[in-house]
Amino acid sequence: MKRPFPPVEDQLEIIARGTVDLLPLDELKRKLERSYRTGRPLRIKQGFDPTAPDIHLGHTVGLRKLKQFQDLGHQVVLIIGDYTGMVGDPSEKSATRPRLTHEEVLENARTYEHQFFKILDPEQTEVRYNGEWFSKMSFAEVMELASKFTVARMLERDDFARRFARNQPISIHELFYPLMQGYDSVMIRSDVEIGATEQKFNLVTGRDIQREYGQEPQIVLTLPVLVGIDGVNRMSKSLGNYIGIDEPPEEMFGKTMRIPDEQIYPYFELVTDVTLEALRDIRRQLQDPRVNPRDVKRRLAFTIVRMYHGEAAARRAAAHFERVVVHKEIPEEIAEYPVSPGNHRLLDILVNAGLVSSKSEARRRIRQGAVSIDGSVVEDEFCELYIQKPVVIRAGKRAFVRVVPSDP
RNA sequence: GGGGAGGUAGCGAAGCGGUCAAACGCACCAGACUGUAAAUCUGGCGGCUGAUGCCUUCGGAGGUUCGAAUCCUCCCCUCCCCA
Repeated sequence: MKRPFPPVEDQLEIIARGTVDLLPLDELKRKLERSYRTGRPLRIKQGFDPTAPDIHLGHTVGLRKLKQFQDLGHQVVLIIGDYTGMVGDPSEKSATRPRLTHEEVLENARTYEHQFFKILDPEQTEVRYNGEWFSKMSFAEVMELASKFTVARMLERDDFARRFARNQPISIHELFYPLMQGYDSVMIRSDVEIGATEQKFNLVTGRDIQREYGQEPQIVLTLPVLVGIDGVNRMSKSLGNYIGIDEPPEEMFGKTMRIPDEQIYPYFELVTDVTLEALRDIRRQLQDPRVNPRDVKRRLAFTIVRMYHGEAAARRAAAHFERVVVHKEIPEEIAEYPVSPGNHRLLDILVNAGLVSSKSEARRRIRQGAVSIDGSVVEDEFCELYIQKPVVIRAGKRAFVRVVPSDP
């Protein structure tokens, strides 16, 4: 943080790239100028609810923006919402979320930190749990915080308004969520808070809360919401349409290849670090009817895997995809499942080796022709296998196991 | 506090004494097709069970009945109107 900041105009250009809202712009300019003059970095905040233990590509949109701030010399403050997580952000939700216990939240939070530092520089990152202040708050202080906002303003928020109009329940504690998030900003003296566009209300509320507590309001920076691999909903763990940054390379590659073609460009733009020229080139290719979008998508998948697992893993993942998905061959590396030599029912092997979730499921797959042994499809759902040498069993697109005889 | 409407599988939503493991849609899984994907088509979608069948599910606990998601009682939860 000793190194000088780049000129304000240059900083602004980088900060503005890919953002949806950046407001108020003139206040940001003033903050940057002051920081430039005094040599004091801005404090850039983003909060995470540890409601699910995996950081996915959707989160990286914000994390990557934070990294850009770090590269400019600013200080990042990550808030782990161990308290707000117990409330559950009502944003974009049509219903009250189930509340997690504090233990569950802390458990999830622990898995976060190493994932953050796959993107961020730990030296310029401060990680804070908001339980640090909320657990000590007295009821009088809670009342004071609550007195600084009105019900009417809270109900302006479109998701609350919608739920209210549809006669769906809204619990009082949910109304506290924006207040708590704003209070976080007060406690860490945030200069800029970043979040997805759906966070805008919360971020703006933070400004008001800060002002109420006598602080200079933070700048609000919003980023586009990344669509999940279903191509429809925002990427989220609970919708199951996510690509986690801790996932194995093959998985990451395969999931990326499953996104709809229309999402190729947004993904390049939001979750990779390709240059602006490269982006332009990608856009051109996607419009060119002679170019197979699959190849562009393959490049995307490769780029993403390389970011989190390195070049070699990306190559392996690409080869694996080519082999297993395109050519429908057996993968090079297959998990082994040892059994005692002799007779075994196929159903038992499928279940015990973890290829399917239940025997009923195993029967279904066999009936539907999804199960094969060494490449030949099984038709008899009750067939028995005499295991004396290794055989490869496949039970659907992505489930393989090599059954090997082994002495007990 | 009073009156009314509701709580059904991951979600939405039918059913209102047997033919209900529960229509239909979405999501999901498998297969076909393909340029990866999407779209489309076919099948599946509680568990156990070698056709048969059995067991656990319709907010919770009891009860009536040969038989209950469907009727009764109490309890929990949500919404609306009135106060």
